[in-house]
Amino acid sequence: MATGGTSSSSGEGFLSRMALNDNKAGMEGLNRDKINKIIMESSKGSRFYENELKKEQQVNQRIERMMLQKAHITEQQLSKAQAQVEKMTSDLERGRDLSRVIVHVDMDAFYAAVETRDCPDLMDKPMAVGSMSMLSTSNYHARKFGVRAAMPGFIAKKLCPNLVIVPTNFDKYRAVSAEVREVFADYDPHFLPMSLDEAYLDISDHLEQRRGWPEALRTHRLHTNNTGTARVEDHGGLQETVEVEGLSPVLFENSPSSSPCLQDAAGGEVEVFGTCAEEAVREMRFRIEQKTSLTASAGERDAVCSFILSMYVCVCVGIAPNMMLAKVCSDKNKPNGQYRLPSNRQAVIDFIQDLPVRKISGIGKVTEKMLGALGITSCSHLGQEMALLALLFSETSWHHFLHISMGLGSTHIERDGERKSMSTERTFGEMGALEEQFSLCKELCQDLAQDLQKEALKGKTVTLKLKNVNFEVKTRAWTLPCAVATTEELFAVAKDLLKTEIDNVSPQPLRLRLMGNLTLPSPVCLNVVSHWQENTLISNTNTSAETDISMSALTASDKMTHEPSAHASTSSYCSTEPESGTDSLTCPVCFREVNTTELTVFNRHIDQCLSSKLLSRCVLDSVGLRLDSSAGDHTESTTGLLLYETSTANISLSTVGLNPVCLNTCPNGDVSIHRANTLKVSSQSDPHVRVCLLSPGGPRPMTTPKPESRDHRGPALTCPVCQETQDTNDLTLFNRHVDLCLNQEVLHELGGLASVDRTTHTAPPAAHKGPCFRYVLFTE
DNA sequence: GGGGGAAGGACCA
DNA sequence: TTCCTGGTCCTTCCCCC
Repeated sequence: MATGGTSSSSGEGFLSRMALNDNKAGMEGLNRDKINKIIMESSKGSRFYENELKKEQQVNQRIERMMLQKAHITEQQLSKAQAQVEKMTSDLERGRDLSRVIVHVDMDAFYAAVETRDCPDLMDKPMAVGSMSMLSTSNYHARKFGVRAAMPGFIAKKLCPNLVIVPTNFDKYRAVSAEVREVFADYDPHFLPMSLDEAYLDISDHLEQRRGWPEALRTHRLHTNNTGTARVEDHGGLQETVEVEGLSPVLFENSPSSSPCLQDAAGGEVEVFGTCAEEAVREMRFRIEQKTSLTASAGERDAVCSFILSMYVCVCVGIAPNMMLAKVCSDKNKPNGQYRLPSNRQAVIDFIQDLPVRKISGIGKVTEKMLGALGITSCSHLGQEMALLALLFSETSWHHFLHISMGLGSTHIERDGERKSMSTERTFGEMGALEEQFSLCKELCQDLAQDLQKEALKGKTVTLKLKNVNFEVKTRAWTLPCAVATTEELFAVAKDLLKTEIDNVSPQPLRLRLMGNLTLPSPVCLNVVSHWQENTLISNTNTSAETDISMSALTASDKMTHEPSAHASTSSYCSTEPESGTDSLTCPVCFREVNTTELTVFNRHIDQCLSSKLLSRCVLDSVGLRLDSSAGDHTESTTGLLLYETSTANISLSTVGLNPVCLNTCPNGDVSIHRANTLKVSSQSDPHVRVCLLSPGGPRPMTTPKPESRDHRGPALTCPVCQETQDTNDLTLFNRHVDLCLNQEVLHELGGLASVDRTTHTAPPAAHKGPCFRYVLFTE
């Protein structure tokens, strides 16, 4: 076990966390010792190095604590944990899903390839994209010197003095990435992009269709010469042949167009691809090569340019039954190759056996080191030591380890997940002047406000991130009662947080090298951010229950132009604060007075109101449920949705077999659970309380359920809105899904309302007695 | 003791 | 001379009910 500040096990005399990570294509067989020596010599004594040393010591202390804990584990504890692990293993085994064909695509050295396309002179030079401070990627010539992504440029220059560093140009990379994504969409329209150069696809459905395709649909024309040489005519009309063999270690052997070509009727070369997964992927890679090559087909050196790009964009693909394995597989035949792991249990187990834990996405240098201290380096070790891991690590962690050791991963690619946070940060030279710091803080707030407005988001928690000149990072957060988005609102919080930090180190100056600003958006589901028109927050005596909702759904751009400047003062964090003297607020959904001035409470009321209103209006209508008017009776749908309309009722949940957690009620109904499984419904004010019970997993789903692709840890849940079986049995997740679905429903419905004028925000209909509100409903 | 916020950190591309 | 940026998730600590 390593206990000191340096890697005592290796005896190399340097920080192991700073050593070269040569786990990258094109970096095999490097002289690690020599490279590490240069890295250490360049870093030693620097503030960065000192900070890394501190971090390494912290990890070592963590390991020491873990080993101490391990020493106290009894046989009894171990056997109990073993039983728990075995039970979970068999549960997981039962739920193993090998039916999907998941593909992970990774384009190696992507930025470098695009830059080489635009400047062919770089083709035979070691080059990297980034700056003297940090590199984003490097080409294969540079990797031979130990130069890789996430390495500072000045160190890279020491490793490779002839290195050419090209500044990043994300617009260019985005353009090429968009072309690649068009190809992805043909194989899986719901593919999941992870970054500009990486994506997951589920090609199961494509393969099913593909089996019935005629050959013509699987035939693609060859556009460029990919045989090993490129011929190009220069301006003078002299034909020169560019020999490319030996220019790059990437090249030809795994090229997707390496199989024999046929000729079509017009005499052009074509390639016919088969119907299996490997062939579909080979075709996809072929099309990416062809398509990205064409992007360079302008100007005098088009053939060379397109040729270079097709050579340098190395499309590495992994094909496996789940995302975790596909990711590992894409790394298998790098660069520019593909690897398929067969969809059978034994193949998966064999594959995982000797796999180093570090190859798994999610296991980084710290986890690797901690596992290493326990003698665990491969996935099979992981499986053997699960009982111990269950005692030493958190539940989340050891569950993750168990999944890995069994070769399990997600089989459902979820796109468009809800955004959790948004941030912006900047690194700079040492900054100690207060004026500068506050000015930068404001700038960051401006940037963040713009980003938030682009996505029509708001956030409730504002975080200030600071890194001082010693690389120590601090975050300071403040949660507001309501969501904010404007520069002024963000700055009002951020400047206070910054001031506190400045005061804390006073009279010393706060010497910064990074400042960042981050905000956590409020939940998307049915969340209402209220931009009150002036004088609309009035004490309202009208409590009549209006049935229609009068709202104007503003678009993102509408919203930006209607920010309420009156409230955006630095003395007020929140633009929706009620006016003084107001002791109640009027709900814009039910138009009843809510006896609170607490915006959190009020928002919760609105959420509930919308939820129930929508459930009765949108959902029940859309799923064709009838409402039984006789009190106490219920209507059962085939979806597992059960509806009661009653003033008072005691419903035995055991009789109807429902989970009491999944329930929604009308806001004025009082619902309580009696004696574990009896639901009591009553209301003082409303004679028709509607109770909507969402049953986990409809007994008779209306739609054909999707193939079972989830872990078997409980019954499947069917969303009553979209009717789709959800890949979770976690009720929180499920509820979030239902909320999102409902949100879409209401927006859809609002969008279809003829009376809603999105541009002029006309007054509500004359019959409407309630106050006039404007709303922004957050989607996406 | 549980829930939730704050702070820090691991990990990823 | 010089070690990023933006995002997610997890853990730990602490306070409050």
